[in-house]
Amino acid sequence: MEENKFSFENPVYKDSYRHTSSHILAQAVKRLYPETKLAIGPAIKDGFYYDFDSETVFTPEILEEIEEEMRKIIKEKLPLERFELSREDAIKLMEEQDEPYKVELIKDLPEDETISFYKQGEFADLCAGPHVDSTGRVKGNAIKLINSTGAYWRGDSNRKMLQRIYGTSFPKKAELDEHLERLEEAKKRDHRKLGRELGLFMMADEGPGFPFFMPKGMILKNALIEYWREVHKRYGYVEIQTPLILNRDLWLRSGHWEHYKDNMYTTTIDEEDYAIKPMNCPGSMLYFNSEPHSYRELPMRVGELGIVHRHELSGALHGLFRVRCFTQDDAHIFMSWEQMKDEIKYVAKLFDEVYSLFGLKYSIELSTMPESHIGDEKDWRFAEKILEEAIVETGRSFKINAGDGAFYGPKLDFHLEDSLGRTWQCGTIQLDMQMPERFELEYTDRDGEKKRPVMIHRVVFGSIERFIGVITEHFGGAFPLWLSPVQVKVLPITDRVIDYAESICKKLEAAGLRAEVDTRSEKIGYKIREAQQQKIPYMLVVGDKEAETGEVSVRVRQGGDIGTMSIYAFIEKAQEENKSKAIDSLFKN
RNA sequence: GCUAAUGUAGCUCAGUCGGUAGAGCAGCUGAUUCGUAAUCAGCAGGUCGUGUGUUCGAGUCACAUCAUUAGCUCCA
Repeated sequence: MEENKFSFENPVYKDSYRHTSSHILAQAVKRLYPETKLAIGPAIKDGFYYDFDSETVFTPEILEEIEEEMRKIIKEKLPLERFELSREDAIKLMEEQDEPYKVELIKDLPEDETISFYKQGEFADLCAGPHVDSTGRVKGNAIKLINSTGAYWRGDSNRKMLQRIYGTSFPKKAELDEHLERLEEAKKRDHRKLGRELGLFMMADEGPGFPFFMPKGMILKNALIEYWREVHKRYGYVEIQTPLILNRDLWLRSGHWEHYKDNMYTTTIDEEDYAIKPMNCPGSMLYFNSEPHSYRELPMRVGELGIVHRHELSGALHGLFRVRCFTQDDAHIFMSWEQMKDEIKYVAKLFDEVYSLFGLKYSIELSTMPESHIGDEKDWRFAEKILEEAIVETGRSFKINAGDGAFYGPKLDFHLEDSLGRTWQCGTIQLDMQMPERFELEYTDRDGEKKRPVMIHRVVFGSIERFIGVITEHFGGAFPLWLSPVQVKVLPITDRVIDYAESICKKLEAAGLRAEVDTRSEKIGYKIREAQQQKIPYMLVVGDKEAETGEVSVRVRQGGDIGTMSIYAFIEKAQEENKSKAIDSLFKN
């Protein structure tokens, strides 16, 4: 236990260490640029940051200077001393030091809060702590400033934009190096880079935020859709398609016009206002309302791969993760009040099956009523309770994300964790009692009474585009066989065996595998290199020997040459792997 | 949208003090017919994101604009 005290395995120590690092950063900035005003500087997941208000733009060169000054402060081994002040004295001290942001922070603290400061040398900062006992505790060669960016004061886009310096620190240089290597690895897996290299998708200045899917990307997308249809059929869903453009009256009725208009693309046709759909729900409800329904049909699970357009802020766009046009693997479930909880659990079961297939771990957040919402608070709290109970009953844990629900209802958000430990929000289950009211949905119950159903809005992938981005990085572009755009590449060693290679390729295609032949007059090493770079799961090397015996020499992308086998044996194994949708695309014996 | 940075060939990048563009890879052509991650040679490829300005002269300087990147805000 004792030896753990000064280790990052102890979360309190890790936090203190990073927090002290951020104070050292602030002290260094104040020494070099005394006119700088301090905002806040906490420890975060992978390091720390500090927000500053300064006329000087913190360029990479200046960051290096600051880093040098930080090392000096570390060498000075300044002890950190805690002291407490009364509210008045605290405000007075910060006013004397001309720190308006700190004054604001103190004024906003609750009346009875203890106001503490930490002092190291000439530098004192408002801080609840804890900290390590000396600046000398921090390892000088394991601290690094990463970058400097803008950040709003108190996260409020109406307030001043400050400069945020991000940094990280570790107890050992080796750990810092390891961390930086992980960042490099993430860069190599960036889906924007891989998307271009693997020919999956592209972006054009002519349509910022509107992705183009290229032939190989379409194969991947279609494979996902085919799988999606299979799962949803099995879980009792039907599929519909509703129009991309619908008139203003509909969006007024749904509340989108009032709550979501800034994000909507609108147009005028024959002097009538229309909007391109940002969500699929209103269309789905028009379908539900097109005929009377019986309680026997519920829960009615209506899926739609809906293409939606949302005018996201230009600065928010990011590869396939954040786009302005995307395909939601949507579904709306209409059900009775009694069916709610079981249906939520059933949806969660489907989610679990889908995410497990990709080897993606996930965590769940419950997002509750936002400020801008429709409907009674009573209904909201009830819906939140149902979601919570459902998730607890499935034996999963969750976190509350207060005030982050959709404007029409609370939701469970599923955050996927990829192979590098990063998380992405993809799936969501939203419980909605408002839209059925607005659209006057009804069904006839057992007793002959007309009743109002409730609905679930849910997406598993979230957006197929975002999901493709996530799995591209998760797999580093080396997709499992069933998702690989080219599954098998046949590589003839000499031009003499091109005919044989073509015949192999035809057999593969006839067996339902996606195969190509590299017919160029290049050396085998060159062809292999390219197929490897394209992350093609299987390479079949064929030369005079194989042509004679009717075999293929099999190379797998992860493990290299695994020897020769008959083409039929290969096809059988590949088909099996394709069908099982295995993640590990190595032949197992 | 905000703060900062970036934008030169399909990709990755060089281009000094302002004197109208250069490499590697990819592509094409030819030669080579080769056994598990790059064969050799030649050719072709660019209104330097776009516009305006300063200047005898702009890839280089200024302003505007578009896009991208890092983050903030927002979100599937």
